[in-house]
Amino acid sequence: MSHSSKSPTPPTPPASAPVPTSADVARLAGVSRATVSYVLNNAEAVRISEPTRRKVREAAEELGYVPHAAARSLRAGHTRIVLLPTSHVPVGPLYSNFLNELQWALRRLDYTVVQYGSLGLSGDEAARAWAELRPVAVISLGEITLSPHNVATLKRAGARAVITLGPVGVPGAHALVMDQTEVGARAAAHLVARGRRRIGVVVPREEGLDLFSAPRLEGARSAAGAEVEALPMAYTEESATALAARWPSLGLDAVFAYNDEYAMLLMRALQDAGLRIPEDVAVIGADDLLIGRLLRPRLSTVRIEMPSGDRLAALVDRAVREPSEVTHRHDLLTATAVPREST
Amino acid sequence: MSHSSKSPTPPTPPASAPVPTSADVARLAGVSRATVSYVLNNAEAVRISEPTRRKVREAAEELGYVPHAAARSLRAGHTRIVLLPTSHVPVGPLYSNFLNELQWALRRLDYTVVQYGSLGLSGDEAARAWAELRPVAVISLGEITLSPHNVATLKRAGARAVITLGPVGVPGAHALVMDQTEVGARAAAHLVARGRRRIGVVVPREEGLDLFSAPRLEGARSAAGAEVEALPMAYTEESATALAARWPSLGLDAVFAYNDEYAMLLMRALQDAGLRIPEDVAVIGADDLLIGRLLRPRLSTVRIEMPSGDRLAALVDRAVREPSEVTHRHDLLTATAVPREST
DNA sequence: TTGAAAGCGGTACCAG
DNA sequence: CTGGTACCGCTTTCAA
Repeated sequence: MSHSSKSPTPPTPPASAPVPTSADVARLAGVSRATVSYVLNNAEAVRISEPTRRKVREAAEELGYVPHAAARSLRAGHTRIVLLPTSHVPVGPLYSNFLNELQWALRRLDYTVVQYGSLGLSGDEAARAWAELRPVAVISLGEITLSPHNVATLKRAGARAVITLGPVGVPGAHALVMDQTEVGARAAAHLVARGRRRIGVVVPREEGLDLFSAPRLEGARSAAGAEVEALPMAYTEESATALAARWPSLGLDAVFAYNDEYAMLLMRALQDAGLRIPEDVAVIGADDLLIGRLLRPRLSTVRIEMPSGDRLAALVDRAVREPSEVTHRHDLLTATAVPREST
Repeated sequence: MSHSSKSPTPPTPPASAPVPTSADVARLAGVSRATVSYVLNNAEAVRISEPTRRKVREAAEELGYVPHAAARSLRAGHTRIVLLPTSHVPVGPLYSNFLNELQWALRRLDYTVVQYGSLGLSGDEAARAWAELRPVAVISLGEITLSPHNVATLKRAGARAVITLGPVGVPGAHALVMDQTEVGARAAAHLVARGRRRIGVVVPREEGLDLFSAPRLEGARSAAGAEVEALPMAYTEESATALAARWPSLGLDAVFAYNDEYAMLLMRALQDAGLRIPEDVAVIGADDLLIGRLLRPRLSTVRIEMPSGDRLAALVDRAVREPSEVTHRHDLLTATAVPREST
């Protein structure tokens, strides 16, 4: 390879075969690039003879031609990318179902859903990184807190809709309010209805859950008729055991445990510490996971109705087509207490 | 707006402001586009005066300029996209942790991780869709089964590495063997060592889990010294109850329940049906989830050591840089039985 | 030290 | 019905 004197293929002689382009297809089919484009995109505005179509199709097939998305969208001046920043928190089956529905629905509307791992990026870094892809819409799930400036960056980069799911609206963005406050409020109200007056609220120590846990705590606080105490706890046996050990000193008669998984963990620790559920302590979780029904006593919980993915997808689509016509705040979350045996 | 006679800006008069380009930055800074590129990319090969750099930086800042990734990679002839097709199955915290580690590690190596939702796409459709993005590497987690032809499509589109995680290698791809067989084998071996001879293996009815569950079943079958029977079961209380109801007729003295969650579900149903664990039935799960330790009796399990995300990321990087130098099969998974009270 | 210009792969005008 | 061609935004020689 070192001294091939006059190779006719200067680029990448030893390396992999070059990626076939539409020009290659055109050459092989004996037509122009324009014709290739027309045929492969089923252009309505122009009539191509059937034999030509076949030739082009066959040439494309033979070469294994796949169009270059970047080139296409560069030319088009816009993409159909919907950017979905991924959170690093395994946030439960409820949420991931919702995400999957959403993806599915968006694909049906012919959007390309790109989940962009935004782990450990600041809002500024994230917004820039996302903007480079020129997404037509961004659906930020709350992992990253977007400043108004960040929203502006995205809009300037061509995003027709910036949608934030979460407790708080960001100026300039469409806010899909999924008010986690409601969850805490329902839980506390239920406990109060059961005659409890001093309620502990488990707040996960794990990072990234704040955006869920803080509003849930707030919501509980807002419920009239009870004192509320925040109880930081990690999702480990040790942490739960430690919390259970100092339980008597806390003087609480009920606990809202962030979600069913934390509830299960704490309930077990409380039971092992000799407390009776619900006589000594009423326990309620959230998210209505299957495990809650398997516990003894069966776990009371707060069921959350997530918005359907289709609905959100439709909203995104509308926002993209007519940015002005879609209102800026939507309330999409309903929460209801599900009493079982643990309260 | 309706009759401005000779507006100097014909394109998109009423619509959103045009996305600022490097040409806009150049104009504002009073330099050429080339200079802008040099400055913003910190080009080493060329020396730009400090005043010019400042002017360019300020202009970019003022306009909120963000480079266009598509244009950049079109010019460059390659991307730094690592495509990570997402599964629609919430496959557990173990797996999602691994994914997050991987993303993080890849970002550190300056790759752009794009999770591409491939829900309900066939192998062919998926391969084409992915190829359009011209990813430099594809890490297929097994949701989609890639044919050799699909791998070829991706390679032809410029993918320097196609990596499959999963039980089976695909010709042409780098196979990262995460042999789930081992999991089943360990579970069965443990049960046999406990003196059990007729083992049921729960096989989830849920779609998309086959690629995990089938090898786990196979592995159990391969363990000498016991009969194995497959037990289809959905992740619902009804399904578990139904299975528990016909348990006596099955004549089994042990069960390997796919993973800890299915184990918990089934164990509860068996207990409710009056069977004693482990006296009547030994139960073992897999994945060593926290919930297993919270159950009574405590759940025996098979702990799986996932490969570290950094390790896989490094491997991807190496494969990208020197496609030939990386061997095609890697074994990355180790499984060990963790005996607790349920066996 | 900076600028002019070519070209990456596709699309869509306009001419033939 | 089909071909020529300009252009999307950016990088990178090559000259000035």
